[in-house]
Amino acid sequence: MELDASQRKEFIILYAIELMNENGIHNISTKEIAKRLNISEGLIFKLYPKKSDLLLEILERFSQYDKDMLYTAMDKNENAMDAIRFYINSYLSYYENYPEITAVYQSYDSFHGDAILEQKTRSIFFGRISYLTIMIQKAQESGLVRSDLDAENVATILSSIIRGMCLKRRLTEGHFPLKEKTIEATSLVLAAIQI
Amino acid sequence: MELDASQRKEFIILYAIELMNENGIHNISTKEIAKRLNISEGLIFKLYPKKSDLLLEILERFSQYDKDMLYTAMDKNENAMDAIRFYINSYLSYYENYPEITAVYQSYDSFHGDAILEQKTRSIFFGRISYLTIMIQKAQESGLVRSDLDAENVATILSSIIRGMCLKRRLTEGHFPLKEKTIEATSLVLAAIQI
Amino acid sequence: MELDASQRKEFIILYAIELMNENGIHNISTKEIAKRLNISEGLIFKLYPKKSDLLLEILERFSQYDKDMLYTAMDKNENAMDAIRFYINSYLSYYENYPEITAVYQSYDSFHGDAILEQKTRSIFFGRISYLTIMIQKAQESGLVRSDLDAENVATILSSIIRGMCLKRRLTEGHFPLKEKTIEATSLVLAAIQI
Amino acid sequence: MELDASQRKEFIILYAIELMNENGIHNISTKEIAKRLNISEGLIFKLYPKKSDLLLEILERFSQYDKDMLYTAMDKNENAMDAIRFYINSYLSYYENYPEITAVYQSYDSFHGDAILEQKTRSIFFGRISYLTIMIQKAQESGLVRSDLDAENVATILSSIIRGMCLKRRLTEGHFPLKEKTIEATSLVLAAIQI
DNA sequence: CATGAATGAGATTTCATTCAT
DNA sequence: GATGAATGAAATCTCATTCAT
Repeated sequence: MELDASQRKEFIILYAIELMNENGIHNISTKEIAKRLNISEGLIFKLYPKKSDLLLEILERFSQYDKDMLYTAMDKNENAMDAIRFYINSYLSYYENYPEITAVYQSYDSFHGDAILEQKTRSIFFGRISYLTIMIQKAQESGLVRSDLDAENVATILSSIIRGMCLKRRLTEGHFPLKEKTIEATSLVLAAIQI
Repeated sequence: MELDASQRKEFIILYAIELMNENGIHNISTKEIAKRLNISEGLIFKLYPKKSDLLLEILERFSQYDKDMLYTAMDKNENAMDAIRFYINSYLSYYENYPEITAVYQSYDSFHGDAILEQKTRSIFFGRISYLTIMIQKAQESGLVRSDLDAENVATILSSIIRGMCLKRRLTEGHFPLKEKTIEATSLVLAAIQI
Repeated sequence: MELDASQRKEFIILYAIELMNENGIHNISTKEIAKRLNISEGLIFKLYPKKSDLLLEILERFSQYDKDMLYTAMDKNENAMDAIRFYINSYLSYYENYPEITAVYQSYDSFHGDAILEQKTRSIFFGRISYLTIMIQKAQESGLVRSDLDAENVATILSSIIRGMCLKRRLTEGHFPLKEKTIEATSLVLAAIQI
Repeated sequence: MELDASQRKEFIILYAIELMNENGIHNISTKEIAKRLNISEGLIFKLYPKKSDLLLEILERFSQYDKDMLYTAMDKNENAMDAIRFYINSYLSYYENYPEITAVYQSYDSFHGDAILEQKTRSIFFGRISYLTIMIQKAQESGLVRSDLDAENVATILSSIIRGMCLKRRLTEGHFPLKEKTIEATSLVLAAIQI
């Protein structure tokens, strides 16, 4: 491997996600990753002493924009509805450019059984929902959105739509205009909640 | 096990789903199932020669209402919107009474890699969407729903919401009023598409 | 393998002890045992799910006479000194006929680290000492042995001599008259404690 | 590590013994030693090209007093019995102050398999016995000890008692007055052999 | 001198699967 | 129909060791 040190761990994760995307999550064997990267299995375990450490980093990478997104949108003092649209748009662009990562999105349940991974999974899931919830509440306070609605439930709707559309894309093996259709769908919902 | 032969296969599936629910899909090992049912691994392989046969039957069971639902609703010549509500309601009752089955719902991606299982997964996913699509189209034809909307996309929205809410229930370990919140969510969408 | 069921586990233990004797305790690999018995590693793990289960059974086998000995000698209402001589004699005959087993005797420290094995080790060690202690106390009560001596310490002396002689035999690779020399040694001590 | 070069090898041995004491001999992995000393594994292999070189030095350290002891006692032209008592006393003081070292004493058998280590083990074991043997023979010649006794066997008794008591101390996790009880035990034997 | 990257061999363990009885 | 014996392949992980820098 002719990579510099800082890139090795990164590459392992990248290829692990690639494998996860191609063959399903239970097929990310260390042997396969090693073969693909043309390194030894030993090296993988040097860098990630437990396989679950590697899986954790996959989750980390899957959620790497989550915090940034939060701060970015919180800083801008823009219209809350626009912030929501920006958020949705932003993730969809990411997923369209890096569709493999959506494999992680569909595998939440597979991390079941390992306490740490499960916790991480939960924190990603609820983190995203709570971010959206806050935005929607802001919009409600600004009088842009109906105040009779349960903000968290609306957030869950939006989040579910994105995840569902990603699954559809996966099951059509890419023959699905993810961003277009998801924006269409979320726009419908956003229109419905506006006053 | 003091069961008659015809019930055994059934029970195997039931316990397999139970395990899948408890420990994640990658933990339904034949050994574990056998231990839980107090039968030999050999017997499992008598009844399901390949493990994928067993997984296929799990998928079968997960989708057992799908066809019935289709015929039921097609027979009744009722209002298309009511049919959709009936459909959603019906699944939610099922999932509330048998939450373990929703583990399957979250594991679509895990069947990736095996051609037959993958195909079954797809047919369930798209079968459900296409049923809903048809209902929505009917509603459009009846003038109940806005005809400018892409019926399939609306169907995907509804389907995604149900799946997303099921995931939320799972991640909250049951502390989530699945049916109530999902009806609330889908009602919002249904209201939005009505004329 | 053409053994009947009840013998298989037995044989695994036998060969494991053989290997332990030949190559040291850290060389009892499941692979080696399997090779020697001409069975698959899988089968070993069917019978002993954890390697430590196998090691535990080795310890069990090492101490299999301990309880019998206790009951045997307690039943006979003979002279306590004779009981002690019988005990020592008995073990030495066993070790002379099955010298491989003494490998276990020298490996107490190697079971350090695994809580269960460590506990078993302790219970064997102290069990033997406490049996001897009781005999010596009896002898003291009968006026056969000096009552100013710490019975447990005398027991430890006897036990240590046996273990030490077994080590000597091992290090001379068998060129050492174990029984003869040990009886000589313990007799010296027994003579010294008698009134 | 802020040590000068000449101390490094020393420290590696010290920590290796510490590990051996804590986790059993099979747990002195180079990785563990490196971690504990906060140095790289590479450095360990610079100083000890083979792991067995390191183990050999552990044995060396374990027996570092052996030769000194021999010369010291040979020089003094004192009473042979006193020399023996001095010898025993001296080792016990050492072991009481550095109980970790006794881990080595219990691991003789673990060096089995490697020719060089095995040889070293033997030479320590028999070296100690032969030193004691010589002392006892001297005592016999001086008419202090019964001449009908096999001097080497008496030496083996004394040696075994020391080793056995050290084991007892280890298995009681230190709650055992090693020196006191061992002196008590060896005194009994020494009294028994005296005329 | 010292590190950290890298490895290959081997250990333990899991798993789906076969087969004789 | 049911079991339990048995397996071989693969997965995770450990370990001593080498080597370029």
